[in-house]
Amino acid sequence: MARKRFDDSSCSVARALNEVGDWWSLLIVLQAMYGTRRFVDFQQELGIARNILVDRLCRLVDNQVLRKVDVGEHGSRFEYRLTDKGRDLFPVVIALRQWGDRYNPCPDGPPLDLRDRRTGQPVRQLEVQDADGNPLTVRDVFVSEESLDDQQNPA
Amino acid sequence: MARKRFDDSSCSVARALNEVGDWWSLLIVLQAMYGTRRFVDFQQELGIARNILVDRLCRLVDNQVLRKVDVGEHGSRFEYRLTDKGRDLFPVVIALRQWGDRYNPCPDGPPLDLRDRRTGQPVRQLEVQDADGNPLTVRDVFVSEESLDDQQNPA
DNA sequence: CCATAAGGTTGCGTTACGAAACCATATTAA
DNA sequence: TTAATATGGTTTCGTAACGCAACCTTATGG
Repeated sequence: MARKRFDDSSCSVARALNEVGDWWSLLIVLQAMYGTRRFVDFQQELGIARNILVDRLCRLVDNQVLRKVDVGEHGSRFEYRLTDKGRDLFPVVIALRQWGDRYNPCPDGPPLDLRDRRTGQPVRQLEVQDADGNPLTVRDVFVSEESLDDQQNPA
Repeated sequence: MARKRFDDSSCSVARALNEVGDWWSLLIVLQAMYGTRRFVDFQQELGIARNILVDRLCRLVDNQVLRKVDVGEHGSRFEYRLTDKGRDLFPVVIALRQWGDRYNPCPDGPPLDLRDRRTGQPVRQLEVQDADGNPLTVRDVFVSEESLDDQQNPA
């Protein structure tokens, strides 16, 4: 009856989804990338229930996506900051954003555009590339046979 | 009381997660990328409950990530195939896979390695790049102020 | 000494998920 | 012609997760 989990799945996508594959975790990470650090700010900016937020923050801390820092200043006591592991979700978030912008454009107003702080230029469209930098589609890739065997039963 | 949904959120990440942000959808898309097309095959390869699979396949079809094709051949009657929209989740899946491989390496055996069908070379590590192809981190980007305003309340 | 804020915890009702059983249609096998 | 089997579901039911609101505890501020 327990919700299926994939901790020990041989599929790295399944293992990744096990950590950030629920409704809220990636949005929390996204907010953290925007600079949000405090409990109340996550709660208000995301509109998430407090008990769920507690649960998600703990899990993200357990999984070392965030770390909880004790800052003993005026009422505000803790901050949740991205770790390197959390920051490395950047491509995942960007890939989702670009896909969302392309296929579910915002009904009102233009899509949020990310720009390079240094040059002011927009961020390039993410693409899967071969060793020489040429774009690859799903059909252009294959999986080496021996690793594919392990892959057939993620659950 | 209803699970929160983000259909009309101004955040494209939230809208994307609304379509593929649950435990199963991305894994179904991944299986489809491996070539799986039939109901029973999804069911057996993923180990997903049948009623949940029905629900997810319908939602993915509704969202035009998959399309349901009637192939009237021996018992097997329908196929679920990726649309262009579905195939364009490739970077998302690859980003998740690379993140999973990096931070949660498979306990037994090497990570599944994807290779370019043409050259046999491994797929390059995904990265967010500026207009000139230089890598960008979270700290290197900013959001134009006007679009950021809409972004603050995804829920 | 009271108000306010941060960061939770608890209780409760609703919804989603998972497992197994059941079902309808179509093909094959005897 | 009947039985077995496969596909693609639907139904039932128990458990787990979610959402909301109320409450609690430990600061700080006035």
